[in-house]
Amino acid sequence: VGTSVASRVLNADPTVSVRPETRERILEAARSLSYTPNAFARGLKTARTMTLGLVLPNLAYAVNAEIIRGAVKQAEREGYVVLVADAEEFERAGDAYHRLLQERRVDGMLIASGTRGRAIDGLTSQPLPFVLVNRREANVGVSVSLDDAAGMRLAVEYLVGLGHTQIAHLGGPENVDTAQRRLAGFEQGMTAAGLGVPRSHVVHAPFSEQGGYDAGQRLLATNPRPTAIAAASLASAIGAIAASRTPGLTVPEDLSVVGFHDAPIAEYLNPPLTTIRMPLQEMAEVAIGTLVKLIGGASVEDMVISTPPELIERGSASAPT
Amino acid sequence: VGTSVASRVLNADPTVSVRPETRERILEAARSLSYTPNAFARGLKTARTMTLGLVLPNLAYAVNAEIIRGAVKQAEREGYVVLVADAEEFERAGDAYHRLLQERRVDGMLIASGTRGRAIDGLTSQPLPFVLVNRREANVGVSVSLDDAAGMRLAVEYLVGLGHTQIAHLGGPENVDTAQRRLAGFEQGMTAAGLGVPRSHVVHAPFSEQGGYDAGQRLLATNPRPTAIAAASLASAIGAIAASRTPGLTVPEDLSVVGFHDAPIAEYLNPPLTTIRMPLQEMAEVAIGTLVKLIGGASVEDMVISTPPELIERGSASAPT
DNA sequence: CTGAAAGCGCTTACAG
DNA sequence: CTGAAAGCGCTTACAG
Repeated sequence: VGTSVASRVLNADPTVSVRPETRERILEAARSLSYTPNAFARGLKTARTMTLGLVLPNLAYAVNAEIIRGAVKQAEREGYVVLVADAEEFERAGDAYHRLLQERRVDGMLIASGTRGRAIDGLTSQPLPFVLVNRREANVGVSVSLDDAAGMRLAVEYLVGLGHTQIAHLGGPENVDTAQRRLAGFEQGMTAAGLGVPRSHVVHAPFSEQGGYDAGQRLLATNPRPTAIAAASLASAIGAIAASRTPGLTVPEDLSVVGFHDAPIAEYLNPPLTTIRMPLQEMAEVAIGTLVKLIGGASVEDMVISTPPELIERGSASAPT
Repeated sequence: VGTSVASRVLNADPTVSVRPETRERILEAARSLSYTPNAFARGLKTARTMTLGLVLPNLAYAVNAEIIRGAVKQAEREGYVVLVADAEEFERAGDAYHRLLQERRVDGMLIASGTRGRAIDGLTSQPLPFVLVNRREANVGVSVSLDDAAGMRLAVEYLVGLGHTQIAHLGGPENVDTAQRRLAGFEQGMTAAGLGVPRSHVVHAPFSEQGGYDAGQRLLATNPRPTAIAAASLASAIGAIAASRTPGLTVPEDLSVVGFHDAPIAEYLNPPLTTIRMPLQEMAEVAIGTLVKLIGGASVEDMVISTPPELIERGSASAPT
């Protein structure tokens, strides 16, 4: 029972020709010893690690938890295992960065963090396949993202349909591309409705409760005060609602708020949060699929997940009174 | 410039003796070529992959996001990289399971999911070091966990201090060990205060908003109705508060609620949620440290993080009226 | 149809 | 002080 035939049989090499008898003996032996090939030895020989790297910004954002979940699931289906790195660490000293890229621990990378940092620089200067998830920018590799603009347009259309005309945008960080697209969607929606937007009704804030709270306060201090807010995240929508309580406003009677992205908690808030559900998990899965194709040598293109966003109507928006 | 001396110099082998001159030449060459050793080749030779596996249950729980965060951070400090697996997948077909364990992709495992499943079975039948995080059970390996009982006692003491006597426990799933310890802490606190607990005032529910909502409804239908609820999670506390709105109860006037674990969102809820902050990140870091020691051959013991839990007083609990 | 041999990129006794 | 050699566990032309 030569080791070479064994290897070929176990890997189902199509070019091998063995007697059914020999094959059976090999399979049986492998089974009884519960043989599993050593991944490192195999990786060394084949130069395929069957490992994917996933660089994530702050895991505290629910969005990222969804991405990691979808990525791990899909990677598994494709036969890959996933290594995670925290973007903060990754950017900083770059020790994990070295590990993943230079040490050849991965066949490719999925980047969910910003495109401006060292991660991308290192990547582009190297022949390692990578794809950006939930991130899109010209000339920095393949990206798989959501139709953020469509999602935000949906929010605006809904608010307009309710009768609002003073609609503000609680946007994300100015330099984050998803935030930019949501803002664009907001402007598209307002323009399509023939509505103007005073500059003071568009604010930028981190995707966090605190960020939403601070920005919400600014928005509510404007004159005229908006009767509705289309927020660029779930967390900032929650923060804005909290901000509205200080001046004694009630949601949705005095102020309608629509969030962006959905999570179980939205339904249990007071009031329950009306929000835009985006196909996040699908995005992560497609991103992994795209990365695997890229590794396989296929040429792939930027991709925007076309599954339409959905407005989940709950209690935080109503007709203006 | 022999490859062997080079290897020894670059790895700072203490037994090597080279002329400073040679050493300098090697270092310089490595630098200019930006040489990084291939992890797989090294792993194959040394039988150390410098990779740790992390098996997580549902990432949707914020608790797990904190664990993964702390784990990745600490692993990095110790020179390790981390591979994540979804517990659901892991338990089911066990394909990822094979990958991680049998293929020798990892030097050790951190298990944050239940101890009853296949994961543990496979682990104990194998010589691979592993430690359980936020999980504790007799005779299933080393575990690093929090003092859940102390945390829950703190919640009870606070409620008792406020003047409550009808305090209910919105517990976690009956078969989850963290939930069991929180329940024990609840009982200890009540006993210490000389308070009795009707059976109907202790309910079990999933650690989710929905679970808390359902269980909250049951609790509020009891007679006498509790004036306070000590919940075993943040999500279920939020669900319980939502449930209290249906019968028209107001928190905290009609019902005080204390959650377990803290997250930024708690502060922005209506009312802001009073909760017990537990040292989650520290737990994850210590768990990684423990695992690394175990891999190093040290004998380690179960560990309960002793950093005291903290009660974060916000607006969801007050004196009974 | 089957096996001996080379080699993936390292580390580490061992010999000069 | 330095280098040649073996070997980690695989896969894969190549020769019988």
